[in-house]
Amino acid sequence: MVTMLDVARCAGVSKSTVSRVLNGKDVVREEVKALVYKAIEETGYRPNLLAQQLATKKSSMIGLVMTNAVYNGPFFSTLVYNAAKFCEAHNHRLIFADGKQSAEEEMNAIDFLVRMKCAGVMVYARHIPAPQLAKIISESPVPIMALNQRLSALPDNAVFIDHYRGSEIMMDYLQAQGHRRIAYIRGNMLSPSNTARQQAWQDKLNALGVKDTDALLAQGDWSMESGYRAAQALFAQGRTFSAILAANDDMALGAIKALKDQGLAVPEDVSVAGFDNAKVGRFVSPALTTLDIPIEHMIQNAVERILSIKNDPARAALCGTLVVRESVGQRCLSED
Amino acid sequence: MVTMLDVARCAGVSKSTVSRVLNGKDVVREEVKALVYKAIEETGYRPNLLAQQLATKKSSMIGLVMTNAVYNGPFFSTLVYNAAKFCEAHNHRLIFADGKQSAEEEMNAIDFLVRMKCAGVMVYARHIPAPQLAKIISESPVPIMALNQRLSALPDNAVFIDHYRGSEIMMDYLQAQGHRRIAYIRGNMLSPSNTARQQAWQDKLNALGVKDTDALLAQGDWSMESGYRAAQALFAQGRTFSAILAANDDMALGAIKALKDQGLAVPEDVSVAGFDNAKVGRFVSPALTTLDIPIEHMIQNAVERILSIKNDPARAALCGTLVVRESVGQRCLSED
DNA sequence: GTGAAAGCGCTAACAG
DNA sequence: CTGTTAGCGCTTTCAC
Repeated sequence: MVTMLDVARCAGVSKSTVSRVLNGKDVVREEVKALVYKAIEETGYRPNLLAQQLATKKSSMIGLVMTNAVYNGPFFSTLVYNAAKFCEAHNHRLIFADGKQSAEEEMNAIDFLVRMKCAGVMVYARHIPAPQLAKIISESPVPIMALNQRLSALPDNAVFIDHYRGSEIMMDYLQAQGHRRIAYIRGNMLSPSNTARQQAWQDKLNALGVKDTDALLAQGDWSMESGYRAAQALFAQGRTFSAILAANDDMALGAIKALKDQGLAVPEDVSVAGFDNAKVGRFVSPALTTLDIPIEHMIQNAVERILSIKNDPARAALCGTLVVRESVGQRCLSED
Repeated sequence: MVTMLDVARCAGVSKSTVSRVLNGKDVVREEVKALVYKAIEETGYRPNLLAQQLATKKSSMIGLVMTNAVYNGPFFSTLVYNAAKFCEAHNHRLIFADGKQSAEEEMNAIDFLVRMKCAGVMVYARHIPAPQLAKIISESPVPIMALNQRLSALPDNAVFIDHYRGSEIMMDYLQAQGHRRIAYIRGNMLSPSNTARQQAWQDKLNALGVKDTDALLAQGDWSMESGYRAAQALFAQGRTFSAILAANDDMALGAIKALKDQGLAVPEDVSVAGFDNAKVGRFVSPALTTLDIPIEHMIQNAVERILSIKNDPARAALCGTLVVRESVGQRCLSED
């Protein structure tokens, strides 16, 4: 392991001088500079970032905690992709810790990142209850941003998308196509995204005067497989709906498959819609009608807030935009 | 920032004692231990990992470099998921650096990870040429494993899958179903996966005596969109094939869409197959016939090799297993 | 301009 | 069992 001292000796100068030419802060004579560069070359020296960060007390890393339950689905890659992109755009590195399957492990992951002296941490929490997360954030020496959830106690430490409004948009569209009895396949509990979407569905149905909404609700866990089974469960209770809204595209895809296996046509017999605007939605038949979620914008916000680059004054949450494709059809009223 | 010294003072002991109770290595009197724990509690002390790693010269991080071109597709999430899993299984953390779009950036990412003193680094290289990567690896102070590529110069620093053999398996299957003129949609250049798969396709076609194979080759870039366009390009030259083999599932999905848009039925008119065993393949219609790739095993190997946990003596590469679903159909010889 | 020395927060001998 | 003393590799005053 060649250190700065080795370089200094090799160049016949002091450690500080090497440090200076490396950081370009102070002025160093050109010929000495050359000497140092030559020594660096010869020794194959590479600065130790741990030591550097310890000495400067500043870090160029931003941490991301994500539960592996989220690893599937388009959300994950889009999120990581954008997180890395915006970090690097501001000369930071994304470092990633697995939140695994429990609140405790999520907290360990946060702790690791904080103790690694990250400049900030983004947390896509799946298990830590919001109040506890708020507590962790408020006690943290570095900025922590909660992703995709509201934090009423700490509104500035959370970036989120208005999933309630997004779901309303989708419900409005479905209704505009003539659908009234709309089934809903929910995601996992603990998910703020699902909670909001489901609530909007419920409220819309209530407003429409649809009764027995329980019979229109099925449980999924975000996976395609679960969407498939949820749709089957819906049949089991008799098909009393003309459309299915799934809490994400993966489950919508699963539901469509179940419908087809049942000999039903989409959207002729049953319409299906999802959320996320997964890439694959364009390439399946029928192409999936969905809601595009502005993840990129959310992440950008989180990163820039961590680095105090902008304190987005308008805290207006985005809600996504409707992507109309083929999986939702018109339903004539005479069908009633 | 509360340090170990603060804790020591608060507990009325020395720094080393605090260090001892924290690391549990040496023996400390129970009552002193209690004192220290109390002080830690009171001060809210959290050990600084940078300092710790600097002092011990050992790290519990394993780095992963991945180019963001790979971010899409099932490969990415599966790979990251498993990398994190196996790292944590051996008490290490996965840290991730973006290789972005060029060889230089990939090298920077490796450099960052090495200088962060990771215990080892895994590189899914997209741009660094193999010889150069081998050079980097051989000069590195920490173990570096190349993912998904052969390194003839450094066979022990690469884990890979036998994509040639995998492609052969798929071609054999296609032929067994009666297909002879099989088109191929290739992935990006620079990809060892594609190179091997394409070569097997070429060789099998040659062995079959199929001439003008150029007319059966279309260029994609791994994305669904590109698969769509590639299939269109194939038509443009006249449809002289009965099956399309795509270098991954995403492109296969795109191709199927293009076929359908052209009024063609899959697999009745044209059969389609891919590679990767993407989750969605089960849920589309027709369900996609594909090759399941043992990514998990590959990553496990990489991680365990980095940690010298096992030096897998049998360096036999896995090649994946065929997953027969619906997108490939029988072709009767009379069609000739 | 450049070097010496102190210090970042921690661990690891070495005494006692 | 516990405190003292050196470092780990780098940055950063402060003199010269």
